[in-house]
Amino acid sequence: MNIGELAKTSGVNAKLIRHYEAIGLIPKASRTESGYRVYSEKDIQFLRFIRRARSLGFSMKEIKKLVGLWRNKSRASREVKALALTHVQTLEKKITEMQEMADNLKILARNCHGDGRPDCPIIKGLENNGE
Amino acid sequence: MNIGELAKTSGVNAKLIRHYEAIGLIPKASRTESGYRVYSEKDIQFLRFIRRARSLGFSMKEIKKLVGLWRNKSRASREVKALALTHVQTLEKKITEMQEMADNLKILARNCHGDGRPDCPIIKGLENNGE
DNA sequence: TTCCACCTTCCAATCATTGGAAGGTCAAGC
DNA sequence: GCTTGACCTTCCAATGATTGGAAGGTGGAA
Repeated sequence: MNIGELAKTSGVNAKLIRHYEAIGLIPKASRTESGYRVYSEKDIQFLRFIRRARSLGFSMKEIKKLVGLWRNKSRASREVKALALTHVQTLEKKITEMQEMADNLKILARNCHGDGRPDCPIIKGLENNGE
Repeated sequence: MNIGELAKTSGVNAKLIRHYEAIGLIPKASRTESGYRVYSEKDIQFLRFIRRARSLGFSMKEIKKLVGLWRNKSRASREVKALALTHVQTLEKKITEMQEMADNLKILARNCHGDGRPDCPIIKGLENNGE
């Protein structure tokens, strides 16, 4: 199978598959005589694994670890769980931060007339807020 | 005032102030004979405005618009509010996405023993999940 | 004059991806 | 056999916001 078909079946586009190869996340594909990359069913599985990890927000660095654990049949589930829960914490921290941003902004926006007048609590809020 | 003092008083580090100048977010500072950038009180205000906008999660592009509106004394508050509420939506969309990631991951993690055994629902969840 | 903290520019790295250019390959239709 | 078009290749660059470092000039105080 060529890279195009792998892209279609795995849901990871061809450009990105090449990139993953370049950064060493996936092994170098074997090639046809003319230089085309050749893939097998296993690669579909592999890229889907990566795609799903991405969709859970894991970084490439974390995904490399996950892939290592995935392939290591004698892994300790403890390690996987720790990685996952650390990531959950990271996510929740970001969520909290963004929620605070949204809340603060909504408070400012609520008091803004939102009409043709220049007077605007949002601008005022950005002008002076401590320090 | 030199860039270092501006950095301290505004809360935006010197490196970043130069960068903001380079991308045209702030005007080019005047210079001493020896080439040092010179700033005034107004610049403190300006950079604080930018810092606060950043802390609300606005992108540089949006901040450019906000700065334009800030300086335009005949702005319509409608425009500011629209910009703010669009940004709130962007934030809330991201929050929702990340919340889903965290929730999904927590579900997987909850069923994981997290001990020395290799068996792991998190890995399984990444292995097969539709498609 | 020496020392250190400060300033300057320029170039590169981060992170994960996407884009384009320039060119080679493959299979189908004529 | 030739052309067409879809596919493949590599390489380099941009995204967005910042941070890092190198290499060198400046300012003021001891």
